[in-house]
Amino acid sequence: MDKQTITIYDVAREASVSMATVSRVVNGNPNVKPATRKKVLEVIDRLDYRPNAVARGLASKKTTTVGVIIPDVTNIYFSSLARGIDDVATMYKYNIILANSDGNSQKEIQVLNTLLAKQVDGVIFMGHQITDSIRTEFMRSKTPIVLAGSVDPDEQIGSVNIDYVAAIDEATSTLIRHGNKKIAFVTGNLNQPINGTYRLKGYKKALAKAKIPYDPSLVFETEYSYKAGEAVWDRVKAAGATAAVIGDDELAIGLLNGAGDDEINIPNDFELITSNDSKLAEIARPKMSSITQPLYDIGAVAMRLLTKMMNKEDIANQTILLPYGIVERGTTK
Amino acid sequence: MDKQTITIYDVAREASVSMATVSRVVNGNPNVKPATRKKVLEVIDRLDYRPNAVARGLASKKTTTVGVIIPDVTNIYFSSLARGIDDVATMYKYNIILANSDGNSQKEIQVLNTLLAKQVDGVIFMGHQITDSIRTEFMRSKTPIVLAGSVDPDEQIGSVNIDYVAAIDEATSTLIRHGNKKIAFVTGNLNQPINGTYRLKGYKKALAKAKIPYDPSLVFETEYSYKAGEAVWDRVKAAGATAAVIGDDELAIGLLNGAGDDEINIPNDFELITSNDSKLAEIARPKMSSITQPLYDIGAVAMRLLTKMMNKEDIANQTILLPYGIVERGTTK
DNA sequence: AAAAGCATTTAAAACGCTTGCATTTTTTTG
DNA sequence: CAAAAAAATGCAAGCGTTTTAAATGCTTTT
Repeated sequence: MDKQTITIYDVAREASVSMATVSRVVNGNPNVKPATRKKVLEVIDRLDYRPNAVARGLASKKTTTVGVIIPDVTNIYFSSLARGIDDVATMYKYNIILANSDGNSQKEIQVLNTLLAKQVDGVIFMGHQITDSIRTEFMRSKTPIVLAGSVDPDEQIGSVNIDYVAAIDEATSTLIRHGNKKIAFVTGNLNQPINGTYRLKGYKKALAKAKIPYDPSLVFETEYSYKAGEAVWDRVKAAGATAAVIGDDELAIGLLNGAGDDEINIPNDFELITSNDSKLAEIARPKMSSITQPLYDIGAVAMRLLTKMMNKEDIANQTILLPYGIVERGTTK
Repeated sequence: MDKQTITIYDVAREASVSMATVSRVVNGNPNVKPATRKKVLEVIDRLDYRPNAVARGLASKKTTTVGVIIPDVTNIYFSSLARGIDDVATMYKYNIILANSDGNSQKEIQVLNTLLAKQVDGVIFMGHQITDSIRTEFMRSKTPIVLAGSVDPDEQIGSVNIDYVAAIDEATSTLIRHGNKKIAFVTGNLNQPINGTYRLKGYKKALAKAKIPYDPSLVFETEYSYKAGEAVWDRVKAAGATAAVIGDDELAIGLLNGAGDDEINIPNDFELITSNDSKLAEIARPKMSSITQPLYDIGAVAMRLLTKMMNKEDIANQTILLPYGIVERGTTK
């Protein structure tokens, strides 16, 4: 009553050829006489044979599976990247093992290790920061790794991002051009390079160009969540800001609604620009002005880069920056 | 220069025991003398040995991975389920292979087959409907399968859902109680049982109880998307409806914004209740009244059910209905 | 008609681990 | 203390493929 499986051996017997030949036709190896191929194919069809990918993986040392470490699938920013990853993975005949890490360094390491144990051919990592411990794990393994939407200041690891410095600079400058002097910068943990290093730098750069002194009390560090956005509004208001550049869409929509519920007229009394242009930006009322980034493509390009690495092709540049833009919608004048 | 891997054999040699013993300690088999266990563990640690999960899978016929077929990770409804799935999968030491199907029957079958080829120990299927072709594939395989947030009218396959009939009945009744006579029912493809069979039945039931005649022109069939929601507003308005029950949150928020952009006062001039109570419901302005469903738990329970099946435990009831509720927020009076 | 050259095909050795069974060692028992 | 029972360990046969070296057929040459 056991699941009785058809193996390559059964096919070989029925077709009166050797396993090797069956293996060749299954793998599309051209060194097979057309007549033989046809015969084998017929048997495969008749027996409904499906090659066992695990055995294949053991013999060939390739699993056609890549690991994807993601902070949280539920976050639209990351799930958009994930979709791009999966689509090109599928295109190249790979499957993805998806693992949520909650951005927790402990879990990331643990998950990475189980992925490596499962012999994934490569891994795509999304995370808020590359801690030393995870970097050590990366380096220790020979398995190709690329970062998607996640920066590594050292640029030791392949990665796909946008130019966060320039993007935030441009967003901030837009707000300045609209006449704002006191612009809040609201984002996630400043210990994370994307915030503390890149985005903050862009923010300061824009201020400097406009000769506006940098005021640390206008920098708000909070978590990426809707609730946090609502909560931070009072502080932003208290600081006297007339506009804000925000590092995350959920956070931004929280702040936007917080302000709205506080009877603030947006954009007339307060302007804001968010960072990711996810679905949320258009769902909000008013629709949010935003830095635009090709989320899907970041994932797609990261996966494409990974395929090249897995294929041992040499790659010109493993630190890829995709173009960004700015859309002005209802939250800017 | 090849990735030189440490195998169980190396460990056995270094610890001067047999492979079998090493295998036993790795798998926590109790039939090992503590002293031996300690010795082996030390060598494992020293050599930094990591068991090869592929070889393990081949030998044991268990891969500790499950396949998850999802229409689109980018959809908050499904990604919420996925998160629940992954969390309990992790809890039970499984990993998930996540594959997007776009709800396309062709792709579903194709993906299911590659998952089976990869010898997953089970699969969780999310989809808008169980077509005959996919059901055939399900039945053909001995691999346990459970549906999450997806109905199969035949109840042949394990599944976890809420009682959609009762939920929509209650939502519609709420609107009726508020004095509405012309209530639109806006949802996805009516060929899908969840819409055409369950939800529609609930809608009709509520009308019947209130002795309101069923009017097919108040039923709107569209796709689950924000744009579709915006687009359908004009039709809903033209039909003279004063309220709507909506089958999907993105769709609902689209309709809500469509009405809002049309200067309709919600909830005074138009009421609506949506179905999934995802993050979007609270993000919308006004916040949306909704059927509440434990999205995360649906995924979690589905995965738990699957672990039982994979474990060959017998299960009392494989068609599980989780409790739902109704929250009234800003889109109802 | 034998030799050469190719195109096909086969045999069998991995791949790294689990597991049933046999064997050895240790503990218990009378 | 010997015998019986229990515990620990080792042996070796798989698991279902891929892959390399070797063998076999066919054609073509000469």
